[in-house]
Amino acid sequence: MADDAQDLSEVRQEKLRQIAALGLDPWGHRFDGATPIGDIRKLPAAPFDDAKPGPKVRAAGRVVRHRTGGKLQFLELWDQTGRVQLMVRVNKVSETDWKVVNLLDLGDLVGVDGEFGATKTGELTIQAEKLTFLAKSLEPHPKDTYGMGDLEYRLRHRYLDLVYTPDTLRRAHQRVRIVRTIRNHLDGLGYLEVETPTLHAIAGGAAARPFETHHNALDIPLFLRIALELPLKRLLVGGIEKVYEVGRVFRNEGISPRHNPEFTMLELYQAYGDYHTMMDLTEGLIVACVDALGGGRTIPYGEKSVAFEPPFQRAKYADLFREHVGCDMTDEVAVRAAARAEQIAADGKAHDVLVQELFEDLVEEKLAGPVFVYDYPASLCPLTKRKRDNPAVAERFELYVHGMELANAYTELNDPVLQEQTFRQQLAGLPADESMAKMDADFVRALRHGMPPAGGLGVGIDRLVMLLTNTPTIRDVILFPLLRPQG
RNA sequence: GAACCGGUAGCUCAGUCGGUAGAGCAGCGGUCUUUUAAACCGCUGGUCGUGGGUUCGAGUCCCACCCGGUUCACCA
Repeated sequence: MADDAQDLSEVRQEKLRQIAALGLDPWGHRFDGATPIGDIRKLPAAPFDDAKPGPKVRAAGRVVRHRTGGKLQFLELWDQTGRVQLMVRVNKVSETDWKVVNLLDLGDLVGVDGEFGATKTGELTIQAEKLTFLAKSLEPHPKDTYGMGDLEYRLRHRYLDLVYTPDTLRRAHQRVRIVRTIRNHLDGLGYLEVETPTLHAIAGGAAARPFETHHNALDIPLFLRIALELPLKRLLVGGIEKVYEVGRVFRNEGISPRHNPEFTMLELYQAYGDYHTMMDLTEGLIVACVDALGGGRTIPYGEKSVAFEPPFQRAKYADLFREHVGCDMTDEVAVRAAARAEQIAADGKAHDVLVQELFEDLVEEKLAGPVFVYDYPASLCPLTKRKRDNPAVAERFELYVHGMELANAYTELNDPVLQEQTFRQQLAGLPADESMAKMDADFVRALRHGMPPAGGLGVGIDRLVMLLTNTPTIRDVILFPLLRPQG
């Protein structure tokens, strides 16, 4: 296997030597003025006719097919905007260029100057007049249209995947379009984009285990952030009334089709708003993203589809619970019985934890959505303001689509005394590094200086992109998902 | 972290009951000036994930480990 790979790359190494022997640089140089292949293909293409030459074009890209043969050869040239056929005829190019054509391997990068037109069969084609060798590929590429079947192979060779799997490049573009739409939308609403630290002394704002590192000069442990929340709320205290960040967060947890250890979150905060403000904003934001992709508001997702047509459905957590679990979420005896029926271990668990587990097991999967689920059990939400008429309920919503949580928002807790208290309560039950509420005295101090009442929103960008681009695994909306390193 | 499924040529894959390791494409050598996954003739290419074990004989059976996938668990 290693021998064979060596054989194939040795053949390429030998061709490299032959290219060099022709006086050409196998690693190429600056090549200006190429037109994207996608643009070339839009030019009028008449059948080749020496009496009426077509437009002269220059293109650059990767050789992805090569139909060899006698004195006429066809190649296909790929760039990120498309593919075009090259036709090379022995009497239309220099002797050197003809030798080069016969040395080309799949994967080599070349520039071409020639005449654009159509062959007898109507295939859009550049008839080469001059070739410029730009770079050698020393490794064999997968045979175009065959290769790239194996997910691990695609992930470990993403640079090939981008070339040979059109969806991979398409999704990369769609992801950028979504993120750009989010920024434009929020900028248009007067939000200020900021960048806050990735290295935290206390990894707060979410329930997750952090990655740990160490700062040498200060000789202190530091954690990669697991959320953007706490620094952004400090900015609310500082008078930045509308603020957002799109940033990478890191959670030292398992990997799955929906989880990568580093992923991208949008968090935003708006002073003097609340969770209803956030609901309206979320709806507008997501519809803007859907519209930006230009595929209509009903989007396929696997076998299903989702209609992102506002207004989205809104449903109370307690009502959904009653509907799907069959009892009142405040009825401790009934909840315990329901948990037992679902084979959820109830021992030692707080009532609200059982409620949430039942909700996850029995309700979430039924939420085709998009649906805003609102008013959560308060003890699950240590950073959220309670309802003014019912302290057992927190002003929080999550947006669900096909059982997936797309967004999470709440009316921010700005009472420093209550905040300190909920931090301490959460700490009691869970290991410190897993608690949602790690005691962050500096954050409490910030609140003590007065944070305006506010609404806040978090959106998992990767999952949003998955849903909007019909991608079943997070690995394909992240260009380089984490894999165990391989020699 | 657990269970299950998978790993065979550069790529995609077959390999029956344990009996000489296969195909297509790629590659190499030919023929060919309008091909379209070009075609045709010939050839090369393998530590069957790794290491042990059983056996006269292991890609195939057993054990351990490595890598990936899926489902759990945790979460977004």
